[in-house]
This record gives sequence, structure tokens and C-alpha cells, in this order.
Amino acid sequence: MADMQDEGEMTTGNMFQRPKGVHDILPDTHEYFTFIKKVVRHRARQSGFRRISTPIFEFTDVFARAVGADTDIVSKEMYTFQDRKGRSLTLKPEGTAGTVRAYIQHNMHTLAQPVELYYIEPHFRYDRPQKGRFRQFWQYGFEVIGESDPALDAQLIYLAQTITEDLGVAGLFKLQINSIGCMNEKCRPHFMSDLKNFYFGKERSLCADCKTRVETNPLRLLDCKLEDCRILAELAPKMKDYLCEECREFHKQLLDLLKELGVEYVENSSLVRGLDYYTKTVFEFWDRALGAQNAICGGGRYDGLIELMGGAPTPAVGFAAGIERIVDNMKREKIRVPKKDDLHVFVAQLGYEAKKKCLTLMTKLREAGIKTIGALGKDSIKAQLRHADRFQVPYTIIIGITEVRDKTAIIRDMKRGSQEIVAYGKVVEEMKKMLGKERLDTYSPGEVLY
RNA sequence: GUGUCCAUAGCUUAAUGGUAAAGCUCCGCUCUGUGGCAGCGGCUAUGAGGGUUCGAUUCCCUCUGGACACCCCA
Repeated sequence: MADMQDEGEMTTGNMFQRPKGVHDILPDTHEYFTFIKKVVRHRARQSGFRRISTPIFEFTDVFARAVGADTDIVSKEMYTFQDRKGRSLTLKPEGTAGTVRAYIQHNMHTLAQPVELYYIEPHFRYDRPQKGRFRQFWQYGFEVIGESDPALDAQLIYLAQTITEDLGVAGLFKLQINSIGCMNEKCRPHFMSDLKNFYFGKERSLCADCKTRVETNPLRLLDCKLEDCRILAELAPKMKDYLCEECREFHKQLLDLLKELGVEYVENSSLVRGLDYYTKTVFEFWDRALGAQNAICGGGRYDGLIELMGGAPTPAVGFAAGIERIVDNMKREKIRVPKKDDLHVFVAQLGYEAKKKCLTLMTKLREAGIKTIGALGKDSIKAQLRHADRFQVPYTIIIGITEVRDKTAIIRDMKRGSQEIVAYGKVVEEMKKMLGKERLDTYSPGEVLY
């Protein structure tokens, strides 16, 4: 497990740096995050998924048990620390373990099955950062717990596909799919023992990592990228030939249903995924350009996990997608997202009496759904108008001592450079009229996003 | 965890073993009640620590951070 202190203390001096691999999401990028969350929520609701948030940290065992002690995630990528009573806690590296823990703990098996949940949460992995990979990153994910049927897998994959389409990046990715069988004696265990036998005596030809994998995690031998290991992997027994009757039929149906749904896929027998809990279906959406960090989305079926975590035997399937990677792709493709932050009106004031009037006027404008900003800290009209220009507002309202005295206000059309004088009491009404079909930002609790 | 490259102002870049330069931005003024343009002025920097040296921003070491790849994954 990663020791959180092995990188020393933060920099001294008059400037703070960020810890390695974390980043600030600035307003321009948040436009993308907001949009993605909106799409996810929309598609989730359409299919009856309901949102869940599990804690940022859990007892370390939750992940060690669910993800698998010998996986890379658990053995070297977790943010693990002790609390004041010496209990080992870990920042969540993925979303399924916590969700399953919650399913069991809250007796969700008493709800109508399958239980369909989704999440949009930050996750943490202690890993060397690079393109599309950070130590804190956001994922949205979907889990369908409580029933087993290829149609559920198909529907879930279709949902994953639909969301990437909505986000405009579907064309960049292609679905890779495989079945890694189940724990039935005749299925994966049989395959594993034959796989071990195949590698028996061939250890010399393997890389250091793979030498240990033979014992700890033989499945991963199949997707080692090193040349020599790959040659052996080609010759090794194929899971496809070992699937039990049930798994074989399950997978066949799934592929058939995907065709029915019009989802393109590539069968990839070396796709095994780095988490131990998967059974039967595994899939990832890969960058067609075949770069590094090419998966934006991955998941699969995990029929054994709920039982492994202490619940009743319960089948389930799920996936998660990396939001930063999607944003990267959207930016690269120059995909624009709807901007909801554009301002409608700038309020400029001249003199203390006018400033007082402006304070209340701004409040009224905002209550009416007109997105309003001012520069109450600036005194010169020049500086204020320059500000108005910077914010690209269509209109500026100007109130000075003359206007206070006459109970009026000036409304300036910033594009045309023309302006007119209106009665102070009618400003809000007048502004609404001028903004016309602009979407006003009225408050409705159901629409609050965060 | 491994490898390669990198770190000068808010941003982009320049220069030097001997007082660090510019463009853009920001703020102000010209213009004391009207933005975009122009002119002028101002603020702000050698990531941190140590070493070599008369002197280090420059050379060396360590740390921290950044970029990319490997491993692995979202």
C-alpha cells in the first residue's frame, strides 16, 4: 500500500504548490463538468437509475476485499492512512466496492430488484500522473444489482454508449468486449488451472511482473504488453474455449442483443480488466487512435461480489467512466457546451447615493432571473464600462446623481452603443422586455446542480 | 514504482558566473458622467533547500511540482 508520506512536506516559501497529480477545476472547465453531469443525470432518470453517494473513504478492507488484494489498484495505488484510533482507511479508488457495501448495509435486497444506482464522484489513486490520469479524478458510474440477464448487460452498455454519444465523443471510441467466465468449477477455475499448467516451466521467458502473476493473478498474463509475454499469451489457452455452457450462452445472447441495439463492438479475448470481481461480461470503450490511457469507460458483470462482501448471493453489472478524459476529448474535438454563465446586465454607478440605489436594483434584477453583475468597488465610470465590456454583457444600466434625482436610469445597449432613459421603477420590467427570449435564470429548486 | 524532458512576472518568452529583458494581461492616467482603439505610467519573477565560487538565476546535488511514456487504469 502506498505510504502517503513518502513525498515529503509541501514546499516552504511564499508560494504553495499543489500536491502531485491533483488539479483545480477552473470555471471554463466546469462548464464541461456541469454539462456532463447534466447528461448523465438525464439519461439515468430516463432509465430509472437513482443517485447514490458513498463516502470518500472506507475501511481499507472494503476495497482490498472487493477489488482484490493482488490487483495493482490495491497493492500499489491506494491512498491509505490510519485514523486516530489506528484504523486503516482508504480514499476510494473506484465506485463499485462502496456501492455494494451500501447495498448490503441498507438491505437494498428488500427493494424491487434489480436496484439501479448511479454516482458522480471523485476518486483517488496514488499513481504517477500523465495524460488523462490524475490522483484525484471524477467518474460517473452505473450499477444494476440483483438480477442476471444478458439483456441487462446489453442495456447498460447501450446506456454507456448513449451518454458518450450525447457528449459528442462516441465516434472516437470503440467498444471492446469479452467474457471471462464464472467461478463454476468447469468454467474459469478450469481455465485458470490449464493456464497455469501452460505457463509451468515457461517462467524464464516471462517479464518480472508476469513471473509473479503466474501465482497471484494468472488472468493478467494475457494482457501483458511486452513482446515476449505476448507471444506466449497468443499460444496460451483461450478463455473462450473454456466458458461453461451457461456463460457461453450468456455471452452469445449479449452479443446478439448488442447487434439488436445497433451497438458496434470488437470481441477482444485479451480484455480481462484489473479488478478481481468481474465475472462473465467485461468491456471497455477504447480510443480508436490507440494511444495511452485509451479507456474512457469500463465495466462488467460481478455476480460474485455481493456475496464476497458478506451479502446474499446477488448478481450485478456496472460500469464507470472517467470525466476528465471525456472533457479532454471534448476539448480536443472543439465540442462546445451550452454556456449558462453568460451575464445579461452590468450595473454602473456614479456617486454614493447612486451606489445605494444600485445595490437594491441589482437584487431586484437578480430576483427576476436577470443575471446581473456590477463593479461596486470601482468609482470611475470609465473603468466600470470597461468591465462591462470585458463581461460581454448586452446591456449596461447606468445610474448617477442626476438619475437618482430624476428617479430614472440609463439603459445602454452595448452592441449598438445607443442608450435610453427609463423611469427607475420600470427598469426591471424594461430589461425583461429587452432581453426578450433570453433564457432568464429563475430559481427552481429542482434544477439546482452541483 | 521506472524512464525521458522541464521549472524566470498572472500568461508567453528572452538573457547572463557580476544590479534579470520584453510582449500580452492587470491597475492607473491622458479622458474629473460613458467601453472596445491609441499614447503614457505603474505593480509583479529566477519553485524550495544545500554545495562549488570573491560572487550562482546560470554549474552540481537533493526535494517539490509540471509534461510525456512504461506499468496499470477512468
